[in-house]
Amino acid sequence: MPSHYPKRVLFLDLVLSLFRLNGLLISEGDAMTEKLGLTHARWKVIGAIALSTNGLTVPGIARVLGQSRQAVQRITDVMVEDGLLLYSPNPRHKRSVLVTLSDEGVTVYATLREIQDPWAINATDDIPTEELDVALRLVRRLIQKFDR
Amino acid sequence: MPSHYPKRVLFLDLVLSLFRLNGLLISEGDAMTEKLGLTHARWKVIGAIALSTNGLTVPGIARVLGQSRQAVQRITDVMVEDGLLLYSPNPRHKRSVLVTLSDEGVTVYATLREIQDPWAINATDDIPTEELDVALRLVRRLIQKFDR
DNA sequence: ACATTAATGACAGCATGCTGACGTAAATGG
DNA sequence: CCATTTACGTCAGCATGCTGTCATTAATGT
Repeated sequence: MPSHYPKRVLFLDLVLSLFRLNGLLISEGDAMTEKLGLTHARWKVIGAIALSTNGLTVPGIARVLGQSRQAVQRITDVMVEDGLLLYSPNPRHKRSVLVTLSDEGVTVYATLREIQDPWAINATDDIPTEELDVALRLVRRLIQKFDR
Repeated sequence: MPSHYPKRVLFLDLVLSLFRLNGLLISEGDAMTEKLGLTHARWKVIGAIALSTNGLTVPGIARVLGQSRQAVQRITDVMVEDGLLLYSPNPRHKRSVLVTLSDEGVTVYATLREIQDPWAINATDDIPTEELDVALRLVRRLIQKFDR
């Protein structure tokens, strides 16, 4: 029946559902990383760094995650204290250091992957690849539209 | 190229994109409601109440929004003080009152709709209804999977 | 090279969210 | 009908996010 609605209503319905799903995904992630002592703020940062190729600065992480650099700075400061991250010199910028995973951070990320991968496989059990593909492309289009 | 990835990677990519989109949608909503003096915590509550048919209690709003009842209680308390909401007796529960829109709340919601509807139409300009439909059904399936 | 603009780090203040705990009212099961 | 369990309001403490501000460094344009 959703397809009988006007597109506008369909979209607003989608937006509300996305809010709900966002919260549930964060809960899922928190549950997965509970034993690792991570919170969603932290595994998002670790994930962003792990996926980067040339290293990331604090403002760089903020841009990837769509958050303020201040919020990220606070998290990374604590994570460095906790031994998950390291600040290392940035050859391309004197003041803005690169944030990298410490040995412990690498270990934690590896453990996270061991939990996350089966979770992802299980979650998409009964969902065709084509649907995921359509959804991802749609989401990316919306991101592009709303990002500045 | 996303379709060449394994489903698992496709899904994780989708999840990360959803986090990003979630933040952007909240920014969009905040920008739309800025003149109305609303924040995302507030327009979510107003939207939930406006969409309900039989009235909602504080824990009821929390369940709809997927948040803790304490967080919702704090917001509704302030919104009642600010004249946006009213607490009215609940015929089905002596202690747990119903949260309703005040006259001002109704006006604010109407104004919000006047801004929101054109926004939704514009946002989906170049997106086929079928894709929205696929995405909505997918999101709902994921919600069902992760909710409890 | 210099002046201007942008980016960054640091700090403050505030809004929102969570969990935990407690007492009380409501719902449930025997 | 009573005992037990669940739901709710409330308060406290804490984590996370935002904006604003300011000084300093980096990047840019002329």
